[in-house]
Amino acid sequence: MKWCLTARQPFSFKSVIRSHGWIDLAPFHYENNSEKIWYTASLESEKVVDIGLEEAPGGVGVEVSNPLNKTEKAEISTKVDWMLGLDRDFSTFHDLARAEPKLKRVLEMSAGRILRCPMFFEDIVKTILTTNTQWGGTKRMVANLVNLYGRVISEEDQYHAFPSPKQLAAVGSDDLRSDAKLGYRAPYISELSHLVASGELDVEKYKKSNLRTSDLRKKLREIKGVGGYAAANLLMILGRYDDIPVDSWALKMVSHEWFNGEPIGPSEVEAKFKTWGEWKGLVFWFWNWSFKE
DNA sequence: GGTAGACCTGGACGC
DNA sequence: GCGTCCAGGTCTACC
Repeated sequence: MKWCLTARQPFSFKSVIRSHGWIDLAPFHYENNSEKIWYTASLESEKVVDIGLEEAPGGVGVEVSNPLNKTEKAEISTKVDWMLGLDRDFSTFHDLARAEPKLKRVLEMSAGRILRCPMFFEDIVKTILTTNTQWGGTKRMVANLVNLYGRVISEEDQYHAFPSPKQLAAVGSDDLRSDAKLGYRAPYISELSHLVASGELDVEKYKKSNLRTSDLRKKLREIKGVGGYAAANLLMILGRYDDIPVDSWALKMVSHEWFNGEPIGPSEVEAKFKTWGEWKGLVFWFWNWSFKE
């Protein structure tokens, strides 16, 4: 089954999926040299489907091999809409970028949208798994969670969906540590899963929250394992760009851009982007850095 | 509010 | 092959 979803223009499918590293984390998967990506999703009906996504005139083409009823098709469309931010308006950001040579590629790439997971719970888990480890470690931990605990499309299929809060809550902290190799992060993921599965914490409501960014930041920081960097990253995913996710890479880039490679702290990063106001997170994200690793 | 140390793993390096 | 060191954010205890 194939259909198309329209995006607010300008829109570049390639730009969204390459906006950060999420595309390399399961259950996203793709073949090298292919313009098409896949995401293995678990639907509310507990059916597991592989969703194919590719550039299409005016938006994105969606493909699912399984037969779908009307409700399932609508659910997939809603998920894809959120994942790619199809209706988001970046005209103000693009106007700002027009006046800054270091943001030239923002206009060339129609950049601004950031790839996200269908459930914010998944984005939170993945963000916690990016902390205090290298990218290879993050990929390994996420793959372990998906392959060990996620539902499969069929017994013969190699692709699993991301496990639900209920599934992860049932695993237990010790197994997350020993089997999924999450290390000290295991109790954080376990606690979050329990809170969400029991209904005590509804993280999905943050997607459409009217809270001020400072209050939303406070809520995110209440989640164990979410510190300053992780909260800023999650705010970016929620479409709030007032914060900069300052990690070691950010310190290195800013240091080489303006401080001759001298050691700096988060306050220097903040100061350099302060003038960009509510867009500074995106400005930082898409800045054309002079220093190349 | 600021700071130090612990947390865990994989990779790099020296022997 | 083995041992040691280091990088990577967050939490907690302490000042």
